[in-house]
Order: sequence, then structure tokens, then C-alpha cells
Amino acid sequence: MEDCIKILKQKGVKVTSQRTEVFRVLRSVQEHLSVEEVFDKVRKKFPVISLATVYSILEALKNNSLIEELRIIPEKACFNVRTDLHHHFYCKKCKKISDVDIPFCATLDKKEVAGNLIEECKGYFYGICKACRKK
Amino acid sequence: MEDCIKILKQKGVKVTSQRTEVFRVLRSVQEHLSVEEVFDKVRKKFPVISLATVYSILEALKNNSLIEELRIIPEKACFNVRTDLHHHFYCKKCKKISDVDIPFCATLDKKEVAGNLIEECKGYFYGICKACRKK
DNA sequence: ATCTTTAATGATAACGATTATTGTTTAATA
DNA sequence: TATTAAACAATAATCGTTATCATTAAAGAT
Repeated sequence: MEDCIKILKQKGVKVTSQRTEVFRVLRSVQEHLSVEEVFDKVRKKFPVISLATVYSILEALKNNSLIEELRIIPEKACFNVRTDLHHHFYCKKCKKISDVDIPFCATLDKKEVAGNLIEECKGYFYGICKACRKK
Repeated sequence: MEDCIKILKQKGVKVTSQRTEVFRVLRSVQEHLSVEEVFDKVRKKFPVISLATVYSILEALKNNSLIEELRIIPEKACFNVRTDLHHHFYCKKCKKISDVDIPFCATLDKKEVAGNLIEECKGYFYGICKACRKK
């Protein structure tokens, strides 16, 4: 909790109890949570928080590089606290998202491609996860 | 036009004039069109086609690997006829999508990663395109 | 410690892309 | 040409996200 506040202050993000809690939740689960899931978890401590507030907090945290937004499921945003370069895998069966570490990619490691300046990149893999394949 | 019909038949896709036209439009532009853009172009020849029909045709073509769906702009699907493995670049300024050819990627070339079976992958790059950088 | 200002919050309406529904039409085969 | 299953058009419904606006709270100045 104190950690979260310290990090928010370092980034120059205005500290509120709601923001601290959203950030704390994401840090504690270390998973990829949908907005609805974040909302539900935060409501345990803040029963009257608004969904719109959760959206705005997630936006603020993202803009300060404290969390990452995923769109591996296009119709539903997910967020996680890991912000170093990595990709994601989505299992079509169990619907779970997992991290994919990138060993080397000639395109990804570049800061530009064909003259285009790369500021951000997302790698999304889709298929059947290890656990589901065994079944 | 005849080409389009032949390809549809080869894939076992039921041929209708609307389907042929949607496919023809995508093949002729060789670009990444949103559903609305496809709709507008197809309406030149079929003024009464329904947007829902365009959606369903795009779905059918995609399921038969005749076109590819992009979600580089998460809230808006785009489609193009190129179906070989490649990635995409989105310019935050001019909003244009361009193709990115992948020279080599240790993860991409695999059929699996960490035990997960890869059936599909998408690489999305975001930044400022060559043309916009010059300005 | 209180005041002031500016931004965050909560409640809810609005939006926009997509999907579902249903009656009608059309393509494919017999 | 008749039959049948699927595609189509029109439109309502859905759902994630964004916008609006009045209220509240945080941060710095007094």
C-alpha cells in the first residue's frame, strides 16, 4: 500500500485512495485483469466506486507507464503491471491470457521499420494452451 | 470479377453477387479497409446492401482464409486480402495502416511457445510513419 | 490549521461498433 | 422448374467505453 503511494508520487500522479487501491490490486494479482475484474476487486474496499472512475484511473496509470493495456481480446481491454517488452498468448479454449517472453526479434528490436518510428508494439498469439492440450 | 467467383467456389463458399462484390472490392484496393469503408464502396454497386450483411460476408471470407482481420485499432475491425504472415504499423498522426514484413523472429517462426500451440499471431506496431516524420 | 484551486470522483446518459432477430429472397441441387 | 437451405435486408438489442456534470477531495498557499 505504502509502496503504491510512493510509486504514484514518484511519477507525479495525484494520489487518491481509489487510485492507490486500483494500482495495489493490479500489483497484487500479477495477472491480466479486465476492467470489470478490476472494478469488482476494488469494490471490496470501495463499494461506491464508479466504473467510470476505474476506467479513468486505468487510463491515468497507463499514461504514466505504470501498467500496460492489452487488446488481445479486441472487444475487452485488459491490464497488467508488467511494463517491460513482452508479448501475450490467448487460449481459445480456456480464455486465459499468459505472458510470452521474446527471445529475439529483428523487427521488434528496432526503433524503426521502413522509415516508420516505432513507439509501441504488441504481439498477440492465439491458440491452445499447454494445459488445454493435455486434456 | 470472374477471378473472385472462381476463388470463392474453390473454397466452397456459396457465391452471391454481394459476396463477390465485397471480395472484389478488397482485392482491388489492396489496402486495409474498415467495415464502414467496405460498406460504402460496395454500396456503389449495391445501394441496398445491409451493413449486417457486410459484417457476415467479411466473417465468412475470414473463416475461409480469403481475407485477414486486423485489430490494430481495437475498436474498429479492418480487413485486407493479404493472408501471408506479416505485421502492421499504425501511424498515430495520419491514422494510416501499413504492412510490416517480418525478416526473422524466433518466437513467430515457432509453432508453439512454452508448450502452447500457436494457431495465429498478430504483430501491431504504433508510432509515427515516414511521411509524417518529414513534416 | 484553514482556505483556495484544480483535478478526481460518482452517477448516469450517450455513443459506436458489433451481434441477434426475423421475415423475405436467392442460390444450388434434384 | 421445384425444393430447400442459406443468405439477405431491415432493424432492434447488446455491451464496452466515453462524455457530461454536479459534487467531493487532494495539494499547495496563506
